[in-house]
Amino acid sequence: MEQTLNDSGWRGSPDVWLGAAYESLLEAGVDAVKIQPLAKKLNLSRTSFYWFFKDREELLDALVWRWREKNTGNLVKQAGAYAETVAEAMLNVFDCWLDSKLFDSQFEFAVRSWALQSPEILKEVQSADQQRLDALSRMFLRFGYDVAHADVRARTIYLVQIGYISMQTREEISVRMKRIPEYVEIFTGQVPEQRELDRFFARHGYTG
Amino acid sequence: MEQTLNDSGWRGSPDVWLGAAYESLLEAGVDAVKIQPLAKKLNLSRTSFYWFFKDREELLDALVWRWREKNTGNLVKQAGAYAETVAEAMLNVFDCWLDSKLFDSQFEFAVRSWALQSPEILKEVQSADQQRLDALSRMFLRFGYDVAHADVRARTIYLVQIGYISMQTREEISVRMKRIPEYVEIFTGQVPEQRELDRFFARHGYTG
DNA sequence: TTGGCAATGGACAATGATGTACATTTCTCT
DNA sequence: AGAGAAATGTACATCATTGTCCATTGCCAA
Repeated sequence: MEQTLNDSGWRGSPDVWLGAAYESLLEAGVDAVKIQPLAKKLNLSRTSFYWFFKDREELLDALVWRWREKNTGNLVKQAGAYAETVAEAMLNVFDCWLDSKLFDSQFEFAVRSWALQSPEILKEVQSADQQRLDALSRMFLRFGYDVAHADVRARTIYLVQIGYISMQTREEISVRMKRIPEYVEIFTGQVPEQRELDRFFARHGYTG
Repeated sequence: MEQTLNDSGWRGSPDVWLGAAYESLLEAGVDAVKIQPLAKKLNLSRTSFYWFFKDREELLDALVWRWREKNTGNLVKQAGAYAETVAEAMLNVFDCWLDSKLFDSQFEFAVRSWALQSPEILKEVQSADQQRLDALSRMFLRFGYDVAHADVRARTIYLVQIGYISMQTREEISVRMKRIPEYVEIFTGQVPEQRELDRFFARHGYTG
């Protein structure tokens, strides 16, 4: 059987195992991240795993680390990006929901589901929520909303996305794009300029 | 050890096992719904289980049945309830989010997480989403919104709640109540009357 | 009070997962 | 080429879970 080798000429590596773990987590949840099945998937002996990780715990820790680094960072960054109007700022945030390089929705859902059976993960998720909500709230404050309104609007925009993720919908990009102007209106209370929308559509390769 | 007996004088029954399964599902997800642990929890022999259910599958089916019956029905009903204004209609829907007799949020989250590892459950969840979104959309149509606006607003209100559920937040009721007027404004685009809010607060035993 | 059904639980076999010990292979560097 | 480190694999002991078989217990009604 053909084997994919990594840089060092060996078949296994921490990354290979972590990659397989990531895939299993997304496909079937944390309870599917088991060493025996992963070994089968990788065509490796089950026990080779222990060369790279102390035990299953350590693998799961690495998984959380990967999630923490990716999703929260980019969202906070997009919320803080330069914008002339609040509508434009909103669209910067929407970039995350439409670009899997910025935010991995399936990963997000898998981790949130994992939180159901692990108090440690629940803490991680709640800390992430707080950081993200704070970043969004600051965004509205920058555009002159008062604290109470900024808080609720930040919450609304964030909750909608978390809700969307939890629905696990796979929609055509065009279907989602059609709703974008409406969402901007609901979230900011004002209609976005056409040129703002055009710029947004353009950077996502969508020709409305 | 003290044993709780049911009507027929026996300790076990389908309902006793289903109840234990429900609790485990909410606390730790579907992978925690295992016969051996449930037996331990109930102080019953593991094998007694097979008197009431063919196998684990049948128990899980019963769990889904319970969820399907409860959550979707009440939400559809509340969305269709009589209201003079759109703000009042919205508050009728909010009843679900604040009254666990109408909508079981923890149950909802557990089932959605379960969908990650089971295509059958995913289908169930997506069918429920569709029914609920349709009901909410009809609500906005009743108050004169056009189809496109009704659709996005229905989606927004539903997504916010699903997102809220996914955040697994346990907040003081007063904290949530403070945000209610803002939400109504965001979702309907108009400020709710004070008397509408008062009626809502009153029926949830909240004295603002 | 006794016969029969409902319910319980012990024993068993099978499976799949975990982690350790140790021997073996494969790559790298000198 | 050979030494040594890196990685792999076999064998083993253990544990949790599943479902079946069967003996036993408790309840009710004739």
